[in-house]
Amino acid sequence: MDEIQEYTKVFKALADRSRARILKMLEEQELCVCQIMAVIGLKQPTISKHLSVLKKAGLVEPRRNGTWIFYRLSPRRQNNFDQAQLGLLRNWLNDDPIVRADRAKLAKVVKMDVRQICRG
Amino acid sequence: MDEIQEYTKVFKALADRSRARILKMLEEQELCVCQIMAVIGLKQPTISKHLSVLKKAGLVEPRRNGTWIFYRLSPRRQNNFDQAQLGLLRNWLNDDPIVRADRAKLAKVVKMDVRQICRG
DNA sequence: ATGATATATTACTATATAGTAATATATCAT
DNA sequence: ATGATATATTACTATATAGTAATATATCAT
Repeated sequence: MDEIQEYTKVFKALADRSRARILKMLEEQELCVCQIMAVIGLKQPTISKHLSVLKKAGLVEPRRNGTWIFYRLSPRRQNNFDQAQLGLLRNWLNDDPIVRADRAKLAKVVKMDVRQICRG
Repeated sequence: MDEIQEYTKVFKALADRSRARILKMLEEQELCVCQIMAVIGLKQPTISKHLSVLKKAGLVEPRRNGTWIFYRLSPRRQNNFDQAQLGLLRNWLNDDPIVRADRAKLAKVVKMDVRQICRG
Protein backbone atom coordinates (compact mmCIF):
# COMPACT_ATOMS: atom_id res chain seq x y z
CA MET A 1 0.00 0.00 0.00
CA ASP A 2 1.50 3.34 -0.99
CA GLU A 3 1.65 6.16 1.49
CA ILE A 4 -1.16 8.21 -0.07
CA GLN A 5 -3.42 5.19 0.24
CA GLU A 6 -2.49 4.87 3.92
CA TYR A 7 -3.19 8.59 4.25
CA THR A 8 -6.62 8.38 2.59
CA LYS A 9 -7.52 5.37 4.74
CA VAL A 10 -6.91 7.41 7.91
CA PHE A 11 -8.64 10.53 6.60
CA LYS A 12 -11.66 8.68 5.24
CA ALA A 13 -11.99 7.06 8.66
CA LEU A 14 -11.89 10.48 10.31
CA ALA A 15 -14.20 12.16 7.80
CA ASP A 16 -17.47 10.79 9.08
CA ARG A 17 -19.79 12.34 11.63
CA SER A 18 -20.62 9.11 13.46
CA ARG A 19 -17.00 8.05 13.69
CA ALA A 20 -15.97 11.47 14.97
CA ARG A 21 -18.59 11.13 17.70
CA ILE A 22 -17.25 7.68 18.60
CA LEU A 23 -13.68 8.96 18.80
CA LYS A 24 -14.73 11.87 21.01
CA MET A 25 -16.46 9.39 23.32
CA LEU A 26 -13.38 7.18 23.44
CA GLU A 27 -11.34 10.16 24.57
CA GLU A 28 -13.19 9.78 27.88
CA GLN A 29 -12.55 6.07 28.36
CA GLU A 30 -12.58 2.72 26.64
CA LEU A 31 -16.07 1.56 25.75
CA CYS A 32 -17.76 -1.59 24.56
CA VAL A 33 -19.90 -1.71 21.44
CA CYS A 34 -23.18 -1.68 23.29
CA GLN A 35 -22.21 1.37 25.34
CA ILE A 36 -21.45 3.23 22.13
CA MET A 37 -24.75 2.03 20.65
CA ALA A 38 -26.61 3.29 23.69
CA VAL A 39 -25.21 6.80 23.22
CA ILE A 40 -25.06 7.20 19.43
CA GLY A 41 -28.35 5.48 18.73
CA LEU A 42 -27.34 3.52 15.64
CA LYS A 43 -27.84 -0.24 15.24
CA GLN A 44 -25.23 -2.66 16.46
CA PRO A 45 -23.90 -3.72 13.02
CA THR A 46 -23.45 -0.07 12.08
CA ILE A 47 -21.37 0.62 15.18
CA SER A 48 -19.31 -2.52 14.62
CA LYS A 49 -18.67 -1.45 11.05
CA HIS A 50 -17.55 2.02 12.11
CA LEU A 51 -15.24 0.51 14.72
CA SER A 52 -13.82 -1.79 12.07
CA VAL A 53 -13.05 1.20 9.83
CA LEU A 54 -11.41 3.03 12.73
CA LYS A 55 -9.40 -0.05 13.66
CA LYS A 56 -8.12 -0.55 10.11
CA ALA A 57 -7.03 3.09 10.11
CA GLY A 58 -5.02 2.46 13.29
CA LEU A 59 -7.15 4.87 15.33
CA VAL A 60 -8.66 2.41 17.82
CA GLU A 61 -7.79 -0.95 19.34
CA PRO A 62 -10.09 -3.68 20.68
CA ARG A 63 -9.66 -5.57 23.93
CA ARG A 64 -11.85 -8.54 24.58
CA ASN A 65 -13.32 -9.03 28.02
CA GLY A 66 -15.64 -12.00 28.00
CA THR A 67 -18.37 -11.46 25.47
CA TRP A 68 -17.74 -7.74 25.48
CA ILE A 69 -15.14 -6.10 23.32
CA PHE A 70 -13.87 -2.80 24.61
CA TYR A 71 -12.39 -0.30 22.20
CA ARG A 72 -9.94 2.43 23.11
CA LEU A 73 -8.00 5.06 21.18
CA SER A 74 -4.80 3.45 19.91
CA PRO A 75 -2.02 4.21 22.39
CA ARG A 76 0.64 3.35 19.80
CA ARG A 77 1.43 4.76 16.40
CA GLN A 78 0.32 2.36 13.71
CA ASN A 79 0.96 4.59 10.72
CA ASN A 80 2.32 8.05 9.95
CA PHE A 81 -0.92 9.84 10.61
CA ASP A 82 -3.03 8.35 13.35
CA GLN A 83 -1.35 9.70 16.48
CA ALA A 84 -1.05 13.25 15.14
CA GLN A 85 -4.73 13.25 14.24
CA LEU A 86 -5.86 11.80 17.55
CA GLY A 87 -3.82 14.52 19.23
CA LEU A 88 -5.47 17.32 17.28
CA LEU A 89 -8.90 15.84 17.69
CA ARG A 90 -8.56 16.06 21.45
CA ASN A 91 -8.53 19.84 21.15
CA TRP A 92 -11.40 19.96 18.70
CA LEU A 93 -15.18 19.66 18.89
CA ASN A 94 -15.20 19.82 22.69
CA ASP A 95 -17.76 22.62 22.62
CA ASP A 96 -19.88 21.12 19.88
CA PRO A 97 -23.45 20.58 21.12
CA ILE A 98 -23.62 17.03 19.77
CA VAL A 99 -20.33 16.02 21.36
CA ARG A 100 -21.40 17.58 24.65
CA ALA A 101 -24.74 15.80 24.54
CA ASP A 102 -23.02 12.50 23.75
CA ARG A 103 -20.72 12.96 26.71
CA ALA A 104 -23.55 13.84 29.04
CA LYS A 105 -25.41 10.73 27.93
CA LEU A 106 -22.22 8.70 28.22
CA ALA A 107 -21.71 9.81 31.81
CA LYS A 108 -25.04 8.23 32.66
CA VAL A 109 -24.39 5.11 30.63
CA VAL A 110 -21.05 4.33 32.23
CA LYS A 111 -22.58 4.52 35.69
CA MET A 112 -24.88 1.64 34.82
CA ASP A 113 -23.86 -2.00 34.91
CA VAL A 114 -22.79 -3.03 31.41
CA ARG A 115 -25.25 -5.93 31.55
CA GLN A 116 -28.12 -3.52 32.08
CA ILE A 117 -27.25 -1.43 29.04
CA CYS A 118 -26.86 -4.26 26.62
CA ARG A 119 -30.22 -5.85 27.39
CA GLY A 120 -31.92 -2.81 26.28
CA MET B 1 -23.64 24.56 10.25
CA ASP B 2 -22.57 22.78 13.42
CA GLU B 3 -18.94 22.25 14.20
CA ILE B 4 -18.89 18.53 13.39
CA GLN B 5 -20.27 19.35 9.96
CA GLU B 6 -17.49 21.91 9.45
CA TYR B 7 -15.05 19.25 10.61
CA THR B 8 -16.36 16.59 8.22
CA LYS B 9 -16.29 19.08 5.35
CA VAL B 10 -12.57 19.66 5.88
CA PHE B 11 -11.76 16.00 6.41
CA LYS B 12 -13.81 14.80 3.45
CA ALA B 13 -11.93 17.35 1.35
CA LEU B 14 -8.61 15.99 2.61
CA ALA B 15 -9.59 12.33 2.32
CA ASP B 16 -9.17 11.97 -1.42
CA ARG B 17 -6.10 10.87 -3.31
CA SER B 18 -6.43 13.41 -6.14
CA ARG B 19 -7.03 16.30 -3.76
CA ALA B 20 -4.06 15.29 -1.62
CA ARG B 21 -1.91 15.35 -4.76
CA ILE B 22 -3.22 18.82 -5.63
CA LEU B 23 -2.47 20.13 -2.14
CA LYS B 24 1.04 18.72 -2.23
CA MET B 25 1.59 20.50 -5.55
CA LEU B 26 0.27 23.77 -4.16
CA GLU B 27 2.84 23.54 -1.37
CA GLU B 28 5.38 24.34 -4.05
CA GLN B 29 3.63 27.39 -5.51
CA GLU B 30 0.30 28.72 -6.66
CA LEU B 31 -0.95 27.02 -9.82
CA CYS B 32 -3.66 27.55 -12.39
CA VAL B 33 -6.17 24.84 -13.27
CA CYS B 34 -4.49 23.85 -16.49
CA GLN B 35 -1.11 23.42 -14.82
CA ILE B 36 -2.70 21.06 -12.32
CA MET B 37 -4.46 19.22 -15.14
CA ALA B 38 -1.15 18.82 -16.96
CA VAL B 39 0.41 17.11 -13.96
CA ILE B 40 -2.45 15.06 -12.51
CA GLY B 41 -3.88 13.94 -15.83
CA LEU B 42 -7.56 14.30 -15.01
CA LYS B 43 -10.02 16.26 -17.15
CA GLN B 44 -10.56 19.96 -16.57
CA PRO B 45 -14.02 19.71 -14.97
CA THR B 46 -12.72 17.12 -12.54
CA ILE B 47 -9.88 19.38 -11.45
CA SER B 48 -12.25 22.35 -11.13
CA LYS B 49 -14.57 20.25 -9.01
CA HIS B 50 -11.76 19.16 -6.72
CA LEU B 51 -10.61 22.75 -6.34
CA SER B 52 -14.15 23.76 -5.51
CA VAL B 53 -14.28 21.15 -2.74
CA LEU B 54 -10.94 22.33 -1.37
CA LYS B 55 -12.06 25.94 -1.53
CA LYS B 56 -15.30 25.26 0.33
CA ALA B 57 -13.25 23.52 3.02
CA GLY B 58 -11.12 26.64 3.40
CA LEU B 59 -7.97 24.86 2.24
CA VAL B 60 -7.27 26.83 -0.96
CA GLU B 61 -7.99 30.28 -2.36
CA PRO B 62 -8.36 31.38 -5.98
CA ARG B 63 -6.81 34.48 -7.52
CA ARG B 64 -7.90 35.49 -10.98
CA ASN B 65 -5.30 36.66 -13.45
CA GLY B 66 -6.94 37.27 -16.81
CA THR B 67 -8.57 34.10 -18.00
CA TRP B 68 -6.44 32.03 -15.67
CA ILE B 69 -7.37 31.37 -12.11
CA PHE B 70 -4.49 30.59 -9.82
CA TYR B 71 -5.08 28.60 -6.66
CA ARG B 72 -2.90 28.67 -3.59
CA LEU B 73 -3.04 27.13 -0.14
CA SER B 74 -5.16 29.38 2.07
CA PRO B 75 -2.84 31.69 3.97
CA ARG B 76 -5.55 32.52 6.50
CA ARG B 77 -7.57 30.41 8.88
CA GLN B 78 -11.08 30.00 7.59
CA ASN B 79 -12.25 27.42 10.10
CA ASN B 80 -10.96 25.56 13.15
CA PHE B 81 -9.25 22.84 11.18
CA ASP B 82 -7.75 23.96 7.90
CA GLN B 83 -4.51 25.59 8.99
CA ALA B 84 -3.58 22.80 11.39
CA GLN B 85 -4.13 20.23 8.66
CA LEU B 86 -2.22 22.16 6.02
CA GLY B 87 0.62 22.39 8.52
CA LEU B 88 0.72 18.65 9.15
CA LEU B 89 0.35 17.83 5.49
CA ARG B 90 3.54 19.75 4.75
CA ASN B 91 5.47 17.16 6.71
CA TRP B 92 3.68 14.22 5.16
CA LEU B 93 3.83 12.33 1.87
CA ASN B 94 7.01 14.08 0.79
CA ASP B 95 8.71 10.76 0.09
CA ASP B 96 5.70 9.17 -1.56
CA PRO B 97 6.56 8.09 -5.13
CA ILE B 98 3.41 9.62 -6.60
CA VAL B 99 3.98 12.97 -4.88
CA ARG B 100 7.61 12.95 -5.97
CA ALA B 101 6.67 12.15 -9.55
CA ASP B 102 4.03 14.89 -9.52
CA ARG B 103 6.61 17.37 -8.31
CA ALA B 104 9.15 16.33 -10.90
CA LYS B 105 6.54 16.75 -13.60
CA LEU B 106 5.46 20.03 -12.07
CA ALA B 107 9.01 21.37 -12.19
CA LYS B 108 8.95 20.94 -15.95
CA VAL B 109 5.46 22.34 -16.33
CA VAL B 110 6.17 25.55 -14.46
CA LYS B 111 9.17 26.24 -16.67
CA MET B 112 6.92 26.40 -19.69
CA ASP B 113 4.85 29.42 -20.66
CA VAL B 114 1.37 28.97 -19.25
CA ARG B 115 -0.07 29.53 -22.73
CA GLN B 116 1.89 26.56 -24.05
CA ILE B 117 0.56 24.20 -21.42
CA CYS B 118 -3.06 25.07 -21.78
CA ARG B 119 -3.15 24.59 -25.53
CA GLY B 120 -1.52 21.20 -25.28
C1' DA C 1 -23.74 -29.95 25.79
C1' DT C 2 -27.20 -26.06 25.90
C1' DG C 3 -29.25 -21.49 26.03
C1' DA C 4 -28.25 -16.67 26.42
C1' DT C 5 -25.77 -12.72 24.99
C1' DA C 6 -22.22 -9.48 22.73
C1' DT C 7 -20.12 -8.68 18.60
C1' DA C 8 -18.88 -9.60 13.65
C1' DT C 9 -20.18 -10.67 9.03
C1' DT C 10 -23.12 -10.99 4.96
C1' DA C 11 -26.47 -9.31 1.82
C1' DC C 12 -28.91 -5.55 0.73
C1' DT C 13 -30.69 -0.53 -0.16
C1' DA C 14 -30.24 4.32 -0.41
C1' DT C 15 -27.28 8.08 -0.84
C1' DA C 16 -22.80 10.39 -1.76
C1' DT C 17 -19.03 11.08 -4.64
C1' DA C 18 -15.29 10.77 -8.50
C1' DG C 19 -14.92 11.29 -13.09
C1' DT C 20 -16.56 12.76 -17.74
C1' DA C 21 -18.99 15.08 -21.86
C1' DA C 22 -21.43 18.88 -23.03
C1' DT C 23 -22.33 23.48 -22.21
C1' DA C 24 -22.14 28.10 -19.98
C1' DT C 25 -19.43 31.95 -18.34
C1' DA C 26 -15.67 35.20 -18.13
C1' DT C 27 -11.83 37.40 -19.99
C1' DC C 28 -8.61 38.74 -23.58
C1' DA C 29 -7.00 40.13 -28.25
C1' DT C 30 -8.42 41.98 -32.32
C1' DA D 1 -18.70 43.28 -31.52
C1' DT D 2 -16.23 38.78 -32.49
C1' DG D 3 -13.41 34.71 -31.98
C1' DA D 4 -10.37 32.31 -28.92
C1' DT D 5 -9.35 30.44 -24.53
C1' DA D 6 -9.49 29.23 -19.38
C1' DT D 7 -12.50 27.88 -16.02
C1' DA D 8 -17.13 26.76 -13.95
C1' DT D 9 -21.45 24.44 -14.15
C1' DT D 10 -24.82 20.95 -15.49
C1' DA D 11 -26.28 16.38 -16.44
C1' DC D 12 -24.92 11.99 -16.27
C1' DT D 13 -22.69 7.24 -15.01
C1' DA D 14 -20.12 4.20 -12.17
C1' DT D 15 -18.43 3.23 -7.76
C1' DA D 16 -18.05 3.85 -2.70
C1' DT D 17 -20.16 4.13 1.60
C1' DA D 18 -23.68 4.60 5.65
C1' DG D 19 -27.14 2.21 7.58
C1' DT D 20 -30.04 -1.99 8.38
C1' DA D 21 -31.97 -6.92 8.75
C1' DA D 22 -30.66 -11.37 9.01
C1' DT D 23 -27.30 -14.49 10.29
C1' DA D 24 -22.82 -16.34 12.04
C1' DT D 25 -19.38 -16.50 15.64
C1' DA D 26 -17.50 -16.34 20.26
C1' DT D 27 -17.95 -16.49 25.05
C1' DC D 28 -20.24 -17.26 29.41
C1' DA D 29 -23.36 -19.54 32.81
C1' DT D 30 -25.54 -23.56 33.79
